[in-house]
Amino acid sequence: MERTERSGRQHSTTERRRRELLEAAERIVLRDGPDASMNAIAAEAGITKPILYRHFGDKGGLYRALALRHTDALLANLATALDAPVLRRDRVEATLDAYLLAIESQPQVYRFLMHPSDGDTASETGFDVGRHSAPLLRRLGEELAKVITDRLDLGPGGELTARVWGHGIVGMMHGAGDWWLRERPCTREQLVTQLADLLWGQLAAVADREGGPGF
Amino acid sequence: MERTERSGRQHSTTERRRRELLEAAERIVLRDGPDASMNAIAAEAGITKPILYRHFGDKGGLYRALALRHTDALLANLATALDAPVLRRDRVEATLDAYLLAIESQPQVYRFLMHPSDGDTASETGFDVGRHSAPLLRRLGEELAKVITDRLDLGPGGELTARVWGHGIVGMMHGAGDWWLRERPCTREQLVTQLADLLWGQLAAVADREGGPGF
DNA sequence: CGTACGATGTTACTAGCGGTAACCCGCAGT
DNA sequence: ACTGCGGGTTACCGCTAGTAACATCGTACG
Repeated sequence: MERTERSGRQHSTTERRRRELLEAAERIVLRDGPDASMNAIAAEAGITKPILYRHFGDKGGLYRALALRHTDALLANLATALDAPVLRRDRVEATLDAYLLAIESQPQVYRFLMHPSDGDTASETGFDVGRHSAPLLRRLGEELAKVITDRLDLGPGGELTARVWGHGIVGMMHGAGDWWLRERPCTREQLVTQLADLLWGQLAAVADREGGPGF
Repeated sequence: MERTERSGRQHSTTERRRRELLEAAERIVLRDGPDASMNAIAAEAGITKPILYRHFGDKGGLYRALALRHTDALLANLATALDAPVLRRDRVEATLDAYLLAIESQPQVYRFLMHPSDGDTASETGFDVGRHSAPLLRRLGEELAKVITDRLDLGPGGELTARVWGHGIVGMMHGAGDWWLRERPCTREQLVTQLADLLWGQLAAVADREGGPGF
C-alpha cells in the first residue's frame, strides 16, 4: 500500500521537524533559562506558536520532550561510572564526579531540568500533595536503587533500603551540588572527596570537640 | 510629641494589618498550593491587589514574608532536636524525624517553601547561574554546618567539610523526604533508621552480593 | 484531471497573570 | 478651614499559555 509508505515518509519528516524544533527550543533554554517563553522558542525556530502546540501539546510536553534527552544522556554517563570495575569507593567517587561535572559544565540545562516550572496536569485530581521534585531526580534515585540492589547484599527488606539510600544519595548530590555551584567554595575533586567521606561514615567516626560533654 | 506617638500607633496598626494579610495569604496558600494568585489572596483578605503591593512590594516579598515564619518555626524545631543531650546517633535521628514530621504534617506548606516559583529579582544582573534551590534549604544547610563545626573536631579545613556535609545531609533529607512523601513506602521511623544507617557508613560496610566479582 | 485529505503555516483572539497609575475618602494635626 | 497621609478602589499595561479559524501546498485516489 502506497498509503502506508507515504505516511511512513511523512512520519519521518515530521520526526525531523520535531527534532529541529527541539533544537531551537534547546538554544533558547540555554539562553533564557527555565522560563523561556513559547513565543521566544517559536521565533527562534522561525515559526509561530500554534505549530509548537501541534507538535508537543502544551508547554509541559515540550519541556518533557526536551528534558528526556538530557536526562537520558546524564543517566548514561552515570551508568558507565557506576559500572566501572574498580573499588566501590572509586565507583562512588566517579559517580559523584560525573554528576557534578554535568551540572558544572551545563548549568542552564541543569536549572531547566531541576526547575520544571510546574508543568503538571494535576490540580483538579484532589490535592496532589508532594508532587514537587523533578522527574530527573526521581529517575536518578530509582536507577541508583537498582544498582545498589544488584550489587550489594542487603538481606531481607533490602529493596526498601536500597530505594531509601538511592533517593537519599541522589538528594545529597543535588543539595550539595546546588550549593557548590552557587558558591564555588572548593574544587570539584575536594567536594567529591568530602561527600564520599560523608557516605563512608565519617560523620559517625570523627571525635567530639574537646570541651563538650561526651555524647 | 504627639506626632511620634501617633506614628507609633499607626505603625502598630499597620503591623497588625500586615499580620492579617499574611494570615489570609496563608489560608490561600494552604488551599491553592504554591501558585496562589495575588488576586485570590486579596479577595480572601477582603481587599484588592494594590494594597498587597503596598505592603509587600511584589509577590516575592509576600512569599518571602510568609516563608520566613514557617522557616523560623521549622528551624526552631530542628535546633531543639540538634541540641538534645543524647548520643550523636540519637540526635541525628531526632533531627531527621523532626524534618520528616514537619513535611508530613503540612505538605502544602512544605511544597510552598520548596517551590519558590521564581520570586527573584535577578535576570538582568548578568547570568545568575544556579540560583535554583529554595532559601529554606540553604538556611538549613548553613545551620547544620554551624552545628557540625561546633560539635565535631574536624581538624584543619574542617569548616569547609562541615558546610559540605551540612548541605549534603540537608539535600539527603530533602530528596528522600520528597520521595517518601510521594510514595509512602514505609513508616517514618523506618525511613529515619535507614537514613541514619546510610550516614553511619553502612553503604561502605555491607558485603558485595555473592556471585559478583569482589571489588 | 479533479478532488479530497493531511500536514504546515498564519493572524487574531481569549483568559488570566503580576504589577502600576490615577483617583477617592476619612481622619489626624496645624 | 485646609493640608497631609494611609487605606482603598477602578481601570489599565504588558506579558504569558493556549486556541479557533482560516490559508496553502503536495500528494495519493477516483
